[in-house]
Amino acid sequence: MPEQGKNEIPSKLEKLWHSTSHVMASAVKELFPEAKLGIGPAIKNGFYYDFDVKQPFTPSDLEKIEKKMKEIIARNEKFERKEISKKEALELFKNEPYKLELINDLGDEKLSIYTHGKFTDLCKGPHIESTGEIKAFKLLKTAGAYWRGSEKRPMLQRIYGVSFREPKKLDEFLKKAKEMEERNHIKLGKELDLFSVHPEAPGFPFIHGKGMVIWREIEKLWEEEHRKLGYEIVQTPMILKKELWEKSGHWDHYREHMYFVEIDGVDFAVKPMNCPGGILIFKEKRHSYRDLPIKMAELGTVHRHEKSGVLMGLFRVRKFTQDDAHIYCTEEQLKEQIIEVIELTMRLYKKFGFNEFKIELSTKPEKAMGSEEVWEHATQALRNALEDLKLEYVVNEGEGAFYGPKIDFHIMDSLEREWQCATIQVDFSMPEKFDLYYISKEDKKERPVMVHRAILGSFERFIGILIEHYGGAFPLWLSPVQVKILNVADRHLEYAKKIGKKMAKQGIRIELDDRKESVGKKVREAAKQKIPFIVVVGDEEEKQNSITVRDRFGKMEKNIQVSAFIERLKNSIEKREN
RNA sequence: GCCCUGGUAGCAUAGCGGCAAUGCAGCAGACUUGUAAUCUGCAGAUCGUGGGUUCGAAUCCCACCCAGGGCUCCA
Repeated sequence: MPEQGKNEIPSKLEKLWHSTSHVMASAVKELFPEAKLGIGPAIKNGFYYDFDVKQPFTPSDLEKIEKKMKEIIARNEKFERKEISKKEALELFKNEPYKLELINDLGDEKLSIYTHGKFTDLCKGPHIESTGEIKAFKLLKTAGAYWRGSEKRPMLQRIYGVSFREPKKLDEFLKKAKEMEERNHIKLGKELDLFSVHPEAPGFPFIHGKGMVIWREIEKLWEEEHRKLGYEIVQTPMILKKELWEKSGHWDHYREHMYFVEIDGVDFAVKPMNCPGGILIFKEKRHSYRDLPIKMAELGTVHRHEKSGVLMGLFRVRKFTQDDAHIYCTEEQLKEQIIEVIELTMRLYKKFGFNEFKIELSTKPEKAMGSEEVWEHATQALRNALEDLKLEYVVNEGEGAFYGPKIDFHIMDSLEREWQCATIQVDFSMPEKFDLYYISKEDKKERPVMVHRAILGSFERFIGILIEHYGGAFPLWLSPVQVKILNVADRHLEYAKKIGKKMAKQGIRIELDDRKESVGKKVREAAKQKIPFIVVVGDEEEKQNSITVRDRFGKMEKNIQVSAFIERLKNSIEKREN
């Protein structure tokens, strides 16, 4: 199912989708007259409509609704707009409690209604001319959804659907949805033996050997890039005393997401964030202005209690490892530090074939700490950094954290889905709370600016994104198994082992399939594992002291020299080619 | 947390009141194989957990656990 993100709706289809939702509502009303109407907007990938019904819709209900909708479309009913007063609206929708609530919330201005056939809905429009414009549609799924998204309000039954002006487009849409299903990281994670989840630890995934290969490769790249920029890499404890969390403010504001333990009658908390620990390292010494900026990175494993219903594979978990770093610098250094982080972010993303980003700058919210002036300066530094780099970005006014402005990065994967990963946040709060300072040129105590930043976000989630982005076919440098060696018959086993050893010695990750199975079967299984190269050795290769290589796309190269092949692989791995 | 759907052998599924089934994987044997499934046989399951209804429950009911899809992209 294409992801329901908060993207803009393709404007060409918005009207059609919205109108289809009206058609669906009219079909539901015909079939279930007692259903009360919620709302029915167009969304990123289609539309939905919420209904209050006694019995949730079943799949066979959806079929009936689809059938009814086809009749309505065949009748080619016109959509007609009419403006009415609030009083008229209240009368017209007197049996629709949710509509009444909306009407009352909309103030005293004129309201508009749309009618097709016998069905009328409160709606600002616009709509298509008539129902016949809907050439293809499908109801996709049902789901419970709270009225106005509030857990305190009634749970309505939502039906999602999609529609198009050409039947061909619907086929394409369904094909893409299937492709996404195929790439689902939970499915691939199981098939490729990358990770697993167990009832014994809900929300805490187990990373298998093959998954850890990917993890470690990312970690190596991450460390290299950070060392180059002069980051020090630290590690802070997993469990820290409750007092620390009281001081940091997490106790007041984040408690319900934290895990606690009592040891010898003393309360400890499992860290949900790395910053307080990092700050203790900063405070260990006096710092001169000459030491700044101080850049401290940590692959910090954090635990956060998430509601059971939101957990999902590697995407939403209760334990994850952040590629965290904290930068302590002066206000003057802020801009160049931000530029450095942005450049690092883009450099890292490109290694994984993410070449398109969306950048968002979030500014001061209503409830915020720190003076107007400090905010202005920091926000300007972020803005200038983006502009110096000639990057396009959107501004989310008032969407920043209470403790400072931030920049977020969204990456676009191979299926054009967006993922928020990197975040760069200025923090005025922590330096205050922990009384951080450095000694200035004038021998005075000064507050440093603190920047929190994560680039990949969480290793778990990032690996999940990579699995879907590559569809499990990782580039050579990330592949858990880079070469699978197959011997044709038993008599080639010794030679196969010799070749394998030679490759392994050079750091190539190999596996040998020495089962007494047909070559066809061994190839099939290696191919299903999406292994980049399959090496086959038989009589011919042994005679020539060579190998035959088949790549992931089925391209075969006969009788090539082992050493030449190893060189080629090493070259690609070193460059981390995509 | 709430709503919906689901949980049957290592994996994928069928069965939906009356003997738990099929494919893959596993094991044993035969075949010694040349680029996406060689053949035969064997073994493997307290049907998520606990309770209830029934002569009889994988199947119906209740509770719980776990997973997946959703839970203001506002008339």
